Amino acid sequence: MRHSKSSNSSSSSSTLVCDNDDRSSSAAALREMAREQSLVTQLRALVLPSLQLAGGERAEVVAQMFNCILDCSAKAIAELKLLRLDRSRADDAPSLPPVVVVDDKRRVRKIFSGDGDNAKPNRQQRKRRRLADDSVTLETPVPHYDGHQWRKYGQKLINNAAHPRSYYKCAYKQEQDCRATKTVQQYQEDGGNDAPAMYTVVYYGQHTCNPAGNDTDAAAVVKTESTGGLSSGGDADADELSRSDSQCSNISVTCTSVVVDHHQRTASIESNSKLLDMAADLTNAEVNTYDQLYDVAAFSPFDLDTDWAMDAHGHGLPKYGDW
DNA sequence: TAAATTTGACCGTT
DNA sequence: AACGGTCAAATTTA
Repeated sequence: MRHSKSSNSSSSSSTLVCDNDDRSSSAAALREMAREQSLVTQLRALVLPSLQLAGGERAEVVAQMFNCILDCSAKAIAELKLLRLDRSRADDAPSLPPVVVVDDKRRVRKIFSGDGDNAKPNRQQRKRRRLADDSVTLETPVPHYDGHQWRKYGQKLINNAAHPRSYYKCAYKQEQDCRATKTVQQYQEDGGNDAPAMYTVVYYGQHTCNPAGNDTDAAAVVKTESTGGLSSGGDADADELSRSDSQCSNISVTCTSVVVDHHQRTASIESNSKLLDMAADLTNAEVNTYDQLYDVAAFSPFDLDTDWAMDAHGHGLPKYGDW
């Protein structure tokens, strides 16, 4: 705890109060931003399938905007976390547990050097763990609609949890050594329309995959990565947007790191300005169309006739290779 | 039949 | 020893 050097005890006391206020404020900010992420993710799941049905480039523009919104808030969360961490260190006190985005400290493991581990059997090398800070937690009723392709590789029953935790890795892990992973765990029962089943999704690592570089199905993969699973008009502008925005979409909610580097920031800014330009081209008629589509989506969010599969627990899962 | 998922075993950390 | 993350063989699915 940081104390004022003042000899006045009341002054010192007020400094302490001020620090606590700062902490509670940042904690409240983190909570609100996490809530914002959850709401935007839900909104995306509502809107995008309808826009996909309408077809065309607009769906892609909207998808990119959703990605950038989520990207912005995820980065803000990361900055707040760093700020809180810095304060904790400056206070020379044990780190406070994160208020909203909670990293599982069990995940803190050594980083294998590679050569040094050759002496060990392969079986032991597999236990590479992610850095605790390199994660983003999201609470959402739509844990699988995040714009990336994942492959389930495990499921575990977790102590004191009513539902198992599922483990997913990036579908491009083998092809491109993308090490992004995520876990999905239901924490709230489905209570009907007012209280849908809620899931905690924890994303680890950043997507290093470049789907455009995949020889087998490059075009389809570009759509998936850049639109969150939507089909696209496929014209030149959209493709260019996908490429220029690859950084932005790749570091969207699905893979935002606590460490926000300048390169990613710059890429997001550039893609954002381009998106704004494209959005500005929309006519009023098109905007009205959006309103109608949104109205439809708002009343039938999960009955949309899209290519969704259900996993063992009834979660909506995009069919692999089909979006 | 290829690809995706499931599931039990293994293994590192606490 | 318990726990949880990952692997990989077995099974299921399209």
